[in-house]
Amino acid sequence: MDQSPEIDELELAAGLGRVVSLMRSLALPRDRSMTAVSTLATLERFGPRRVTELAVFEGVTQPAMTQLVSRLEREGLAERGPLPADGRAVVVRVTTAGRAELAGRRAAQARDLAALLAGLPAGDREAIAAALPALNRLTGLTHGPGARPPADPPTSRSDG
Amino acid sequence: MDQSPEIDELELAAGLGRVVSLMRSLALPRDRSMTAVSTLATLERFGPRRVTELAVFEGVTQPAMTQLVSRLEREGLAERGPLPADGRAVVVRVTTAGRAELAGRRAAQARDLAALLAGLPAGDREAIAAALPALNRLTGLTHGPGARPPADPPTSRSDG
DNA sequence: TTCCTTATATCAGCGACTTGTATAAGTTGC
DNA sequence: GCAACTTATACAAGTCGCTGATATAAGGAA
Repeated sequence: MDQSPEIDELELAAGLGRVVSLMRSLALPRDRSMTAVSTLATLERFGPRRVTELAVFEGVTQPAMTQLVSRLEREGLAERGPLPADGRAVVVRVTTAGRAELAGRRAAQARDLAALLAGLPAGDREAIAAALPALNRLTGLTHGPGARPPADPPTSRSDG
Repeated sequence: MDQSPEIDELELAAGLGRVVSLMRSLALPRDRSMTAVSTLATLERFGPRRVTELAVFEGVTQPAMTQLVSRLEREGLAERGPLPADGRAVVVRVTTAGRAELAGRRAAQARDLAALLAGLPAGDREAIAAALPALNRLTGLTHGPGARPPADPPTSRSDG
């Protein structure tokens, strides 16, 4: 059956907006800025990136990202490294501590989410679980056509 | 009874975290604070609320919410009104202009989302569409057990 | 080298949040 | 009906993270 005209983007935008509010209320990143958490997650997911790329992707200015990276570095959550191919640039990487921070944060959110999910009918949980891979692909798309890895320096990826 | 192995909350937390990043990058609310947008959406969805309730729900302090409501009121997006049942309290309502602001913001996000969704396989779009009602119920749960409407003043709800 | 572009860092300023406190209204006890 | 306490919102001072403008350093072209 050809159900709906596929999808109502307006409703999706509203729904995802509420998801944002929900995630904000869980594991409140009041101790750490939203952009900081998001940037760490981006680095974890997509690997080392340059400052400017991070700034564009996170929707902040380059000075803001420089400042943020300095903060993250000071706290040991990320680190700067040189980019052999370009002496002007630096690559930012998430550290082990940074990954641990992300993991801990997600664990806290997961606990709260589990409690909420328990209040949903099984069918809803299944629908959410079924949509998760699709959502991951959706969120991955923003990197696809507009940004490619900056020639990751530590990995021995002999690609050309 | 073992909980449902149905869903991996950790993975869900990570996935929803990426959704947050995505929505942040779309329709960047750089002109208006995240909390402002979220608060307007909350008012639109759940109706008039008191300042303190809004503060708790949005995860900010009460003074911050007072400040925010003043800002919203100054820009005509929300308005304060008295609460007949309690002279100390005020109820905050979203105005027509506030709803328009939300609608416009969602329309912009919807446009971007549509472009992204076009890059997904049809099955992914269907999965997301199918999960949307479940996500809406999930995000609605946070209001359920902890907060009830503060006796909405303008509506003629002959409550019982 | 000289000029231009690119990438990051620094500086000044502002906006949105925090804690602490003040004012006003409701509630209880006598 | 007044005193004391609680509750709800508003105000004040301070901090943090952002923006815009600008400086410094490195790569590329002539």
